Amino acid sequence: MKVTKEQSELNRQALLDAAARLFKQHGIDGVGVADICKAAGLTHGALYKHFADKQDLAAQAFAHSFRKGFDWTTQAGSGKAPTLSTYLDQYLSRRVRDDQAAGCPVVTSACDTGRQSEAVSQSYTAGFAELRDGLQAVMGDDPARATLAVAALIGAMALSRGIVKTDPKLANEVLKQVRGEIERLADGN
Amino acid sequence: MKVTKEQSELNRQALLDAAARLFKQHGIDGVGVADICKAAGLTHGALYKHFADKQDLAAQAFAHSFRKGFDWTTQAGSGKAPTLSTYLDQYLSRRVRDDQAAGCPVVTSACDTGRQSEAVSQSYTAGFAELRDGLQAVMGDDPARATLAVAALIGAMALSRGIVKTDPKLANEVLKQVRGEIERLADGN
DNA sequence: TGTACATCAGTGAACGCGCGTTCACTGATGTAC
DNA sequence: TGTACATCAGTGAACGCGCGTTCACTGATGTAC
Repeated sequence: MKVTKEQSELNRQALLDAAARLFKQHGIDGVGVADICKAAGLTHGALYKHFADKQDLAAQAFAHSFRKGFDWTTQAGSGKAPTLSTYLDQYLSRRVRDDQAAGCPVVTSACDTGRQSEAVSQSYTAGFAELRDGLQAVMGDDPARATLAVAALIGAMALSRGIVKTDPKLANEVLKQVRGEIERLADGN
Repeated sequence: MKVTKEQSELNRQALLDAAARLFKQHGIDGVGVADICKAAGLTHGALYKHFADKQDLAAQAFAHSFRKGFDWTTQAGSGKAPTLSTYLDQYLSRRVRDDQAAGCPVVTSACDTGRQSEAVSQSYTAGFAELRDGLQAVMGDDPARATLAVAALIGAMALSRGIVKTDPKLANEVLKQVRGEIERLADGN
């Protein structure tokens, strides 16, 4: 049956949210369109009224995700201007490590992006620039240092996730060590 | 037809090599068993004489890959003791960025590992420790700094790969900036 | 405002395709005598 | 060393399953009069 324009738009957003979350968690090839539609409270056929195909959904979901990435960053600071600690608390937390769906897409989907289309790459590039600028503002206005920090956040999270099943202590240690080193870098200025 | 034990073992190694390469390039879900067997010069049925199933192949291919990871690192130094430059030349090169199959698995498969089995995680953890120890030896014997360096290498490569389709200049800049920062860190000691 | 009708978001059965996996078979290898 | 036979790595047709996608249909919505 037909639904109102408003409801249709809500459904579209629900599809994007569900897709973004599930793609972050399992990768694009790791999740089926039926799962995404189910998570959005629809049946699989409905997807094709909003998106051309799965690849189109993926591109738009990533864009949607990256667009909200920076919001995600600052929202924990609850309105106040973020500090370096705001970032580190979020980006190097065990909670985010243990729940991939919760993380910032610039970090969680970093590795997946290289295998995706140019549309995804464009959204990712914008997301990266925003995160780097945010970090640059709270750690001494040095572009190269901010880039290093973003890279370290991405790498630390990937490392910790890869290690945690085998050696949870070492996985926590990695997060702590990288946090300490980034703080030292920012202070050193 | 039956083949000699030696040939059978060569075929097994060929399967592991092909799987490691293709999994790094496209992810586990992104490549079929038929492709892997074809790349190894066999038909798909042969795979099941060596491995229980695709998951088993993946676990052993990752282990195989990580085991060879450190060799890969030092081999460019052609026998000599590696320096920091040896590492940076390899790990932050455009060549490796543009050919995922060429890279060190500790970097290239960092993000994939979190989604894999415990067996894969174990191999990965060993690979990480080896790389971290290698870097620690050439940058002032500071464990936390070496961990930061590994994280930065992983993140820089993921970033650069994600960005390169959209903004090749920025992608190169990321590699250069991270290289510069790691060198500054090592000198600063 | 009320009525008649076109629209179209959503449904769910159905389709085809490619995947991982199985299995009867092959024939060279390796072994027992 | 020669012979007869069991072994088993590799082949390739076949299978079933799940996936992405299509499509005839539904019925509430939105619109024209």
